[in-house]
Amino acid sequence: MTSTTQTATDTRWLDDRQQRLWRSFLGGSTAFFDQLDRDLRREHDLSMPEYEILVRLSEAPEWTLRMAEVASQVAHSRSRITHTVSRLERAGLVERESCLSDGRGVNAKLTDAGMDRLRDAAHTHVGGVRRYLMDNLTEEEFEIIGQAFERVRGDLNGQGF
Amino acid sequence: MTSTTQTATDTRWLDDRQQRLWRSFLGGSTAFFDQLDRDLRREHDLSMPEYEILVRLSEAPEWTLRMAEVASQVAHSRSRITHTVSRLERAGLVERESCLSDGRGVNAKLTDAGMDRLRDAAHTHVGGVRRYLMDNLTEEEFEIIGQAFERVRGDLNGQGF
DNA sequence: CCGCTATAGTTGCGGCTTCAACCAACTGCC
DNA sequence: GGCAGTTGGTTGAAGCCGCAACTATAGCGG
Repeated sequence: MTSTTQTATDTRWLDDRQQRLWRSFLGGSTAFFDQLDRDLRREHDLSMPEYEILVRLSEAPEWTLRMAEVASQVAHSRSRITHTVSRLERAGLVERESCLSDGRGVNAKLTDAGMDRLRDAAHTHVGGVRRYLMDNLTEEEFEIIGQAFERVRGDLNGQGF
Repeated sequence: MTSTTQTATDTRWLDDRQQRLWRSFLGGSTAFFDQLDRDLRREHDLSMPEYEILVRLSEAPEWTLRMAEVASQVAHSRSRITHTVSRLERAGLVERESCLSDGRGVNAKLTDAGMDRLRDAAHTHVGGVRRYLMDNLTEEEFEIIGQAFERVRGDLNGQGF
């Protein structure tokens, strides 16, 4: 036990192998997410964050969700959701309505136009996720990656926040 | 063979399990990268992209790299590198000098102040990568993730365009 | 019922990124 | 040697995001 003691300020640096792996993940995921976003913008005039919000709304009863609920589902700040929903509203894809049960609350509701746009964009998006990501992974790898980041997210939401 | 035929415009949707895994990865990596960025800004007044550039320069001979080389190493657009290096230059962490062997070229060079800042920030950054990511993963998982995204990146740089 | 604190959401500003347009220098080819 | 196309890099505008400050409502204890 004695030799493994570390003070809080010591840093466990990465060895060469870990460096390579970390940078591969960083570079690969960066390139991947950028590409998804570009495709969506070019073909459907939607950003990834905008698309994600439309997806969550489309799955909710009445196509409606509280702002805070949207925020927590897509893992974005409340402020960001406000900004993004405002843009979507300006584009006519989403509507805001005040929440009956809570005077502070605001509901975001998908419009028909929003649903139409989402249906189109989904082809591009899912196609990209498959081509760029899943088609380069085995089933097992994909499973491992999903499970791993589930833990990462749980950890950050738990003690992290 | 007959029943598996697909036209180019058909979309292979994700089943429920794939959806869950994909969203876990998306949400987890989003939360993770956001946290890394926040930590760096709060404690060292550096963004992740800025930090990444400092790292690459610090590893180059003469602490110097061509702009395009920086861009390709960190997987960012040239324009983005121009902007980010300009900010770093304004902060005195990097200097620009014109490239002797190619009249179009511009070298970015780390300054002593830049190296000092990088040394401080590295503790925060690596600590975050370990705590938020690696400590939640087994060795095998980390290896798999690194290798997988190496392929993803290669694929995007290759046939991508 | 009052006041205190916590929560929901918005706002404005400043910083970061993208895109398209642009200039300049290199390359190859006739 | 000069023109055509390519590559390296920058620029400015517009969009996107984070942060801190703010308003308003909810909930709770006295």
